[in-house]
Amino acid sequence: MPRRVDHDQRRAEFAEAVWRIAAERGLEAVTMSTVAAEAGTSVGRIQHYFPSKDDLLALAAATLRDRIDQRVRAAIGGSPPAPRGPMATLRELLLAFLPTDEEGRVLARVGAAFFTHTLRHPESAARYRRGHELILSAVADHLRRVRKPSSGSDVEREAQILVALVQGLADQLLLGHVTAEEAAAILQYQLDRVP
Amino acid sequence: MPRRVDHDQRRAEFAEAVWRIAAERGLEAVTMSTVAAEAGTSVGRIQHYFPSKDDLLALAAATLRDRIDQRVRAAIGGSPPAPRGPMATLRELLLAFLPTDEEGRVLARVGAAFFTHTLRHPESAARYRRGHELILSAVADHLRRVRKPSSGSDVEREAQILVALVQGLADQLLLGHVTAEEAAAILQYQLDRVP
DNA sequence: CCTTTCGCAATATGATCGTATTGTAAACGA
DNA sequence: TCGTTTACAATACGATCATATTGCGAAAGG
Repeated sequence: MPRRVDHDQRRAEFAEAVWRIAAERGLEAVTMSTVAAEAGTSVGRIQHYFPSKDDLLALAAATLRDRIDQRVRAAIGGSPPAPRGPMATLRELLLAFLPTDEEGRVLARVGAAFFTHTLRHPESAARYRRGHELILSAVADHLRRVRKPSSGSDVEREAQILVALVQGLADQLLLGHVTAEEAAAILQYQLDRVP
Repeated sequence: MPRRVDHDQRRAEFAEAVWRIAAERGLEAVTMSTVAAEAGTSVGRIQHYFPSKDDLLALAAATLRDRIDQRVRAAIGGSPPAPRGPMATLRELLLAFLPTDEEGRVLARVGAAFFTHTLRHPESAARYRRGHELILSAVADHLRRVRKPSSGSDVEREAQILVALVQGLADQLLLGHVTAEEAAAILQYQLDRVP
């Protein structure tokens, strides 16, 4: 045999190439040859690690979910171990879904690319459903630490509003309808009346 | 010459066929032959009315903007000439953006299909930007009739929140993350605290 | 009437797609 | 060392894409 190779790592490399193309030129520009060119190798090598293009796209989609998860976790955990107040943490959690930095923009563009694809594949929509529920419950948990007790507000509804608001703002950011600063200010306005 | 034909009407027919395919199977399923099959004619006939596929897609995209405009106008104007209160009108205006009925779902699915396309064509994004501003000012106008005067609330911010919220809810509806009733209830919750 | 022009269909063309097949160098087990 | 297995490259293949070309019946104008 030739040198043994870490298959998972190789697969991840190709998934990365898919990402770069999908973010810049959309999913429709993701072909075997463009991925091979982006990864600097041959189509045959991709075929050696993925039985079909669909498997390659499936890994790229799974990577998307992982990356979003990491981004959210980093926002909550706080890379500087600064223990902030619960309201600041909640704000960071919600800001993590806005494509304000380059990483966020890539995530959002790839997410948008997979959005319509998901509409026609309900079985893969189930995976995103789970992620959506996790997000909702995380926001609700943080909300509970923020709002004044005995306030008549419905935490679940507040969480649903905040999550939908952030997703709508993400779309507007991608389209350039608002700036990152405006989006953050809009979110802040809604957060200010939460209690 | 053979019988003279209304070119605009013919073009509209093909754009309709594009719509049906895009809504059911996505933009990537829109090809010259699928459109011809959907319209029940030949590829040659489409070519006779559109110099290229891009022109066909451009008309379909323009039709999207027109249809959204009509839908919003109908929601505000009220097909039953019932003169409702300003709050009911505002709610109808915002509900018009939610894909709760079949027409709305088609609009939203086609809109999603064109979304990523727009991300890579900034010159066409400008057209949607104008529509977004019109929506914002319409919501702000209706808000001004609803809120108590002398309230300290920022109407522009309120409008931005409501529009982003509705767009986020539209995404969630398409993905099946919420039902139409839940989305309406979430919107209502936010409307209830506007004054 | 008859020539021109429009409306449309059929087919040709070349590019590109995903995938299957084949070839080959490298390195391990026997 | 020799055959088998792994990692890849190269290329072949058939389908499908957008578009160009060609042909032809119908009808309006001279």
